[in-house]
Amino acid sequence: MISDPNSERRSERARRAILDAAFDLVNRKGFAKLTIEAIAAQAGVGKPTIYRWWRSKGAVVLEAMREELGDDFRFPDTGDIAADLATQITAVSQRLVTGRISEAYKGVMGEAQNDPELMKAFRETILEPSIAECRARLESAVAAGQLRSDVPTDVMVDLFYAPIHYRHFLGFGEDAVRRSAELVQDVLLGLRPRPEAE
Amino acid sequence: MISDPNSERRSERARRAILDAAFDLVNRKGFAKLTIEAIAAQAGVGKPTIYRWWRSKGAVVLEAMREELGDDFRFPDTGDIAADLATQITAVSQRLVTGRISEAYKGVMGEAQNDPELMKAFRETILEPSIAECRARLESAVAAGQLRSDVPTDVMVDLFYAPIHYRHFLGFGEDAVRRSAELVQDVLLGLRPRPEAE
Amino acid sequence: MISDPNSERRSERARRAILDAAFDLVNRKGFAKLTIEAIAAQAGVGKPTIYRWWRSKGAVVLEAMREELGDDFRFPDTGDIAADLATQITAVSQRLVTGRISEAYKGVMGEAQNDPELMKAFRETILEPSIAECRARLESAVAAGQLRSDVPTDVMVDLFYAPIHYRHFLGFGEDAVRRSAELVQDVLLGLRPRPEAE
Amino acid sequence: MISDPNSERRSERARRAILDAAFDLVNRKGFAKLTIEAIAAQAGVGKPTIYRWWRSKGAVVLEAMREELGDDFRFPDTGDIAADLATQITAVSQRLVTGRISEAYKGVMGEAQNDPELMKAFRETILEPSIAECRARLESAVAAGQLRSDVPTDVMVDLFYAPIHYRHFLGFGEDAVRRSAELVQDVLLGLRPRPEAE
DNA sequence: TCCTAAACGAGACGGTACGTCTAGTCTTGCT
DNA sequence: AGCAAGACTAGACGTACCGTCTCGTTTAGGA
Repeated sequence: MISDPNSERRSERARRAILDAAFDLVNRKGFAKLTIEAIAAQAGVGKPTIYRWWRSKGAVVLEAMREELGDDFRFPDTGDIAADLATQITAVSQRLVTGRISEAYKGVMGEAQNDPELMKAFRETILEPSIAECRARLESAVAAGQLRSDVPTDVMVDLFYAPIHYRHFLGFGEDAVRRSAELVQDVLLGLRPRPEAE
Repeated sequence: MISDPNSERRSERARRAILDAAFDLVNRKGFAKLTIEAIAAQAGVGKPTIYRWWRSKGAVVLEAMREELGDDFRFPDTGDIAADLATQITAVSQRLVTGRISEAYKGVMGEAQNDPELMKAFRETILEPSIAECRARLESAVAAGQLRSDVPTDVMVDLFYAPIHYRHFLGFGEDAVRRSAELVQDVLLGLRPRPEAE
Repeated sequence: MISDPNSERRSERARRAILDAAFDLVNRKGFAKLTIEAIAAQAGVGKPTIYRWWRSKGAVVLEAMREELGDDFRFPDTGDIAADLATQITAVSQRLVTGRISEAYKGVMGEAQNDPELMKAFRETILEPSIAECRARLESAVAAGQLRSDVPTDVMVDLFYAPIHYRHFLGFGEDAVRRSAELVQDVLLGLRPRPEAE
Repeated sequence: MISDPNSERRSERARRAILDAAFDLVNRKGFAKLTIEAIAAQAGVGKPTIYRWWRSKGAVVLEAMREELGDDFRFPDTGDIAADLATQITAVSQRLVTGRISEAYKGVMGEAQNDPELMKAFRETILEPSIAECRARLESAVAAGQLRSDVPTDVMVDLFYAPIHYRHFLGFGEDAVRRSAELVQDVLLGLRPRPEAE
């Protein structure tokens, strides 16, 4: 009769040690060579303690990444949507390819391709909040007449974010990913309000 | 004096049996639960025969996928670049989300995130030929005055293909992936020649 | 910090299952066809559990044999050394050629020829206790004037036990081994006190 | 319809290379780590050539040993049976524990414990010729009145040879084996003709 | 002297078992 | 009671050899 461990008895010390160990190891060894045993050993924790609170190493790393990332998905708003998009995409590309998060991200996303639950968790905790921020900014740009109003903002989000993730996942290399922000301008051209659409 | 086994002695029978078994198993069990032992067993082949010719299960599945795909990456050419892009993106989305290849593709790409050699092999055998075809078509559209000449065609390829892969890899669901062709038109708007840019 | 598994945490259930399976299999399949995998499978135990506690299949079988043998190496003492030796050698020959132990013994001794550690373990746990018992009996026979006092008792032990093992190891066949007890009398003749050694 | 390879077509070059390689390897690596593949590689020979002419690595090593030994099992005959036995046992002990043959012998005998065919071959090619020589010498000693005539000579052979093999196979160490010749005298005492047994 | 059948070298093959690694579960004190 | 520790069952890993089976290529005897 194993109750689920919804307890407040949970040890914060253990939780922190596990996330720190996971994050350290994924950066030093790479996601593929990361093992739950190694996390437990480095965290000074028993394996069951990990399994009690997480489903898989992907879930641990996802949470570690989330904490490392902070919960600030703020989108800049200078009034100039083109500049703000460039700023944001540049920031994201730096996170993905050079930042502390990059190894963990690559690992989690690879794993998530074959683990729907992990994908769901990723979307809920990271992707969707970030998309929501972007949409809000795009809405305000539409309202300001800087973007077409006949294209749904969630489609616009896809168009702006797609190239950077595409290049990242399909192995285009760090330079290409970093230069993704340049593409924003070409996409924007198609999303500007039609000059004199009669 | 251990030579690599580059021999003409290789058994075509074994090769076929392995690729067939791998492809069957990846579809029935999923990539994550696929094991080299199971491939060997189903193919009626010894494990060393697999390790002799492939580095990992990812490499086997990649090759199986490649064979299943055929080597035809032809891009349609009706003269109307918008229609051709829509046709092609639709075809790709069907391959990725509903086709025989979809499970294998997801598995290989997930694996490749953490296996640079596999990523390299994927790019060389599948991605780059397909990109080359697309670029050739775009060049002819540029020449025909249907597209801007001041945006490199390889950047255009990225813009057109990015949304579909972005939605696929970030878990947007089958419907979203399938509707990616619709985005082509919005991207195209930004890539049309400037009306009469003075 | 990998400690050797010297723990009291060891599962007695697993230990018994492994020894029982090993003993059963060595008798049914023969030592040469015995595998650690088969022992693990029949014992319902993981292979690492075996490797954690034993160095080789020889070591497992040695321990199984030891347990089967019991730790009673008692030597009979009726006061008549000739009779006692005959009794004991007969008993040993029955153990070696017809007893439950015979297959295991042959296997372990064959293996031990090429595995000094196994040989050492065999000598310490089985051979030396048994020799010690024999020597003690011979000492008392010397004291009783039934044997020469100028031949070291450990040499006598060798002389009495040698023929049976010699015949066993050099493949003289079951009958010859069983009749080894008869040779005791001829050896004894040389070890009786000299009649009129002046 | 596979004919056995009873041919005179056999390559003497290959045979020699195999036996030499086997003998070299068994001495350098030990019998346990000897493999047929390694023999084939070192001999510059295909594996099937070995399997065509021998059943197992034990059989190869046995033959290599036999050749190394030469076919001279002569027993010395000075007229003094005690001296001759001591000479012979000393010679055998040197062969077993220090000679070129020792590693091969230990390996073959260990293997033979679990391989009756190998044991049979060993007995026929090495043991029995050697025993026959010894018996012949003992017969002449009996005829000369140096040994009792009421003990069968094959039993005597066992008594003389047993200690050395016993010590060798049961791991008594090189010194003990080498000193086995000393025991001959004690055994002899029991086999001398009874002074005047009325 | 050539022919031809075999033995030969080479090495890929289907297999088996190896010994290791990691997963995920269960057990045993300790705090 | 939850924890650390770690032994447990389970099973895949990648490797080493096994013994068999083609392949051409010598090579040696009989025609």
